[in-house]
Amino acid sequence: MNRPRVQPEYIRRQQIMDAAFVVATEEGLINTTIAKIAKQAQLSTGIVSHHFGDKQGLIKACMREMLRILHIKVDAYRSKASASPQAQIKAIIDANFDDSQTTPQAMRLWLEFWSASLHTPELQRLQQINDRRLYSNLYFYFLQLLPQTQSQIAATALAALIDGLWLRGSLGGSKQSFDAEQARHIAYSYLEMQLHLYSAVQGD
Amino acid sequence: MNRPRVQPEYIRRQQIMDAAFVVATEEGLINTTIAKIAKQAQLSTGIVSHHFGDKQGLIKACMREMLRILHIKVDAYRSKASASPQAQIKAIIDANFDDSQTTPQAMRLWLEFWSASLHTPELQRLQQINDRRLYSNLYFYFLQLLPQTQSQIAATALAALIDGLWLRGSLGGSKQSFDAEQARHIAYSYLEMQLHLYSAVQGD
Amino acid sequence: MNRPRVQPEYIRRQQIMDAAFVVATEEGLINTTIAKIAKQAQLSTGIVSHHFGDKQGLIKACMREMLRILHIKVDAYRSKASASPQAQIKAIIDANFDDSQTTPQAMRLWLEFWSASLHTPELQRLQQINDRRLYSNLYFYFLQLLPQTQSQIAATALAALIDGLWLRGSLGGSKQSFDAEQARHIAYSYLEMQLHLYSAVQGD
Amino acid sequence: MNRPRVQPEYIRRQQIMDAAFVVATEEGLINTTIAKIAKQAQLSTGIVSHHFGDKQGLIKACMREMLRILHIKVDAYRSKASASPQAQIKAIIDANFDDSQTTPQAMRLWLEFWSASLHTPELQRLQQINDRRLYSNLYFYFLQLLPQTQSQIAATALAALIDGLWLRGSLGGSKQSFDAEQARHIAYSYLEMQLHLYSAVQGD
DNA sequence: TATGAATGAGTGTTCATTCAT
DNA sequence: TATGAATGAACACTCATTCAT
Repeated sequence: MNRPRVQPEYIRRQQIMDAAFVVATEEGLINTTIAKIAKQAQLSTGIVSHHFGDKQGLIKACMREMLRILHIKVDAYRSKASASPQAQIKAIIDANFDDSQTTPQAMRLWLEFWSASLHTPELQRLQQINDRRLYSNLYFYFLQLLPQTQSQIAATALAALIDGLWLRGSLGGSKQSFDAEQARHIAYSYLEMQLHLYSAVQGD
Repeated sequence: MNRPRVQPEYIRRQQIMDAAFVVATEEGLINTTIAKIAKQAQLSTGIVSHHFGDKQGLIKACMREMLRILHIKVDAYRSKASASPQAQIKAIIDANFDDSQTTPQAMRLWLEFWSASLHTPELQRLQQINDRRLYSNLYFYFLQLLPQTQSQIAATALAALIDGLWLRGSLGGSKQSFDAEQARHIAYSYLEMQLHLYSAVQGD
Repeated sequence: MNRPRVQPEYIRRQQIMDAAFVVATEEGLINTTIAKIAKQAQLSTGIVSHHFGDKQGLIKACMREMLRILHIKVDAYRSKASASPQAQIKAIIDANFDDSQTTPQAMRLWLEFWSASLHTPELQRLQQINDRRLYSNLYFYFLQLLPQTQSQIAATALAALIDGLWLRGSLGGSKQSFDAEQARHIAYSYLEMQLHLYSAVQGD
Repeated sequence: MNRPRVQPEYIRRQQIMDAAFVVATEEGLINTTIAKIAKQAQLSTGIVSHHFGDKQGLIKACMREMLRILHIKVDAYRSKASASPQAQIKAIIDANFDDSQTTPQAMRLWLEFWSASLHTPELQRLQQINDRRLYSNLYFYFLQLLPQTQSQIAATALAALIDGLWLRGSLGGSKQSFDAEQARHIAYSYLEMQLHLYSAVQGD
C-alpha cells in the first residue's frame, strides 16, 4: 500500500506540476481537481498538501513556473539579438510568439491561468508583475528611439497588440492553429510604422 | 407568504439575469451560485431551472444579453457617424470604449464571461461569433481604403489592439481606472498610421 | 432519488437532533459524523447544512435543547414544591438527579457535550450560563436561611457536590448504574448539616 | 542534517510526552496531532510510533504520567502530615488543590485527558482506578472516625466535592483563576461538619 | 534508532438539481 | 407559475500510519 519512493523534493514538485499542467490543459483549470492531478501523476491525493500546502499553493507554483519559463525565453531571444533598441524590441516580440508559447496547449494553459487570476488576488499579483514587465521592457527601448510621450504610447500599444493578437488567436479554438507568423509580422509592422512616422516628422 | 405574483415570462427572465449580473460582478462568476442569484432576485432557488432549464442556460442567456447590448451600442455609434469608412471604423472604436463598456463593473463582467467561455463550448461559440463580427466589420471598411491583403492585416491588428488595450486595462485591478481616452487615441492613431502610410506609398 | 418530503421545519430539526443524540450517545461526540447522523435520521448528508448551517450549528442546537429540557425539569420540580427556601433547594437537587437526567444514556450525553465545550467557546458559553444559573438559584435561597458569606460558600459547595456526584457517577461506566437515591441523600444531608450547624450557633 | 543523537529510551519518551503536554495544553487534545507533537519535540513524525506504537499509546503514557505525578504529590502531603485520620484526610485535600494541580494549564490538561477518557475504554480504566483510589483513601480514614455507613457516605461526598469544586473551577475559563483557597476551605468544612455532627450525636 | 515522503480512508462542506406541494 | 426542502455526488483537506533509507 504505502510505498514511500525516495525522490528529491524538486523532482516530485516538478512531477506534480507537470501533472497539473496536463490536466489543466485537457480539462480546464476549473475542472482540475486534486484527485485528477494525483491520478495523472500516479501518486496519492495527499501528495499535493504534502508538497504545496494546499491546492492554491500548487496553482501558484504552476503559474510561477510558467512565468519563469517565459522570462527565460525572453532573455534567450534578447541575448541572441543585437544590442540595438529595434533588435531588442523584436526579440521581445519573437519570444512572445515563440513556438513554445503558441502551441494550442501552451495558449490554453496561459489563458486558464490568466483567467484564474481574475478571482485570485495572489495570482493576479503575479500576472500584473508580468504585464508591467512587458510594458517596461518595451518602454525602455522605445525611449532610445522616440520622445517620452510617444514612447509611452508606443509601449502601451505594442504590449496591447501582442496580448490582443495572442488572445484572439487563442479564442479561435484548438482546431484552428494560431498564425504566429502573421502575428509577428503585424507586431513588427507596428514597430516600423512608429519609427518611420517619427523619422518622417523629424526629417521635415 | 410570498403570493406568487404573475409576471410575464420576459420580465421574470430579465429580473433573474439582472440578479445574476449583480452577483457575478460582485463575487465573480465562479462564486455565483443559484442560491445567491435567487436571493438577489428575491425569488426561490427553483426559479432558475424553471425559466432557463439549468444554470448553464442562465449563463448563456446572460452572455447573449451582454453581446446584444454591445451590438446595439455599436449600431448606435455607427448610425450617428458619417458614412465614410474612416468614420465608421472610428465609430466601432468608440463603441468598444464607450463609458458603458469601460466601467470597472462592466469590464469585470466581460472578463468573467470571457473567462467562462474558455471551459464552455457553447459560450465559446458566442464569443467567437462576436470576435468575427468585430473583425468583419473592420475588414469591410478597410477594404474601401486599402488593398485586400493590407485590409486583412489592418483589421486583424486593429481588432487585436482594441481587445488587447481593453484586456490589459482590465487587469489593472479595480482601483486603477481604465484610461478610455488613451485607448481611443491609440486605436485612432493606428488607423491613421495605416492610411497615412498607404497614401504615402500611393503618392510616390 | 430526490424525495422532498414536506415536514414542518421544527419537526425536521427535532428529528435530526434526535438522530445526533442517538449517535453521540452510542459512539461519542468525537465519533459523531454528519454521515452517521444522516444515516440514523434516514436523510441525506446535505440535510444538516440545510437546517443548521453546519455541524457546529447542529451541535449547538443540541446542547441548547438539552439545557432547555433541564430547565423545564427544574421549573417543574420547583413549582410542585412548597415555597420555603429549603423545599426549593431540595427541588433543585431533585431535578438534577431526576430519572430523566440520570440514565446512563442521558449522563453519557451530558458528559459528551460538557467535554466538547472545552474546545468550543460557543458551547463553553452555554455551559457557563448553565453553571451560573445553578449557583445563583442555590445562592438565592440560601440567603433566606444563612448570612451572606455562608450562603456563598454553601451555594458553591452544594453546586460542586451536585456536579461532582453526577460526574463521578457517570465515570462508573455504563454497566454500573448511577445511584441517584444515594446522591440525593448526600446532597440533602449537606443542606441539613448547614442549616443545623447555623441554628446551633444561633442558639448559643 | 539532523544527525540522530543517541538518547536513552526513557529520555526520548519523556521528551515526547512533554511535547505532547505542551501541545495538548495549548491547542486541546482534540487538535493535538502527531505532526504538532513532533514539531514541538523537534523530532520527526515517525518517532511516536517508534517509541509508543501509535498515538493511542502515547496518550495512554501521558495520562499514566499525570496520574503518577498526582500520586507522588498525595504521598508527599500525607507523609508530611501527622498520622491522625483527620490530618491524613486534609493532606489528601491539600494535594488535590496543590498549586501544581490548580494552575490553568494543569487544569486544562486534566480536563482534556479526562474528556478523552470518555471515548477511550483504556483511558477510562485508568481514570476509574484513580477515582477509586481517592474514594478508598478517604474511606479508609473516615472509618477510623465514623461508623461504616456514614464513612461510605462521607467518603463519597468528599470525593464528589473535591472533583466538583475542581470541575466547576476549571469551567470558569482561563481568565478567571481557580480559587484554591476557597476550595480547600469548603472541603475542610465538610470534614469538620461531619465529625462535629457525629460527636454531637455521640455526646447525647 | 531515526527520518520524513507517501499513503488513502475519512471528514465537513458546497451546490446544481429535483419535485411534491 | 413558483416554492424551497431534500438530495447526493463532488470537492479540498486532514492526519495517523507505514516503511525504504
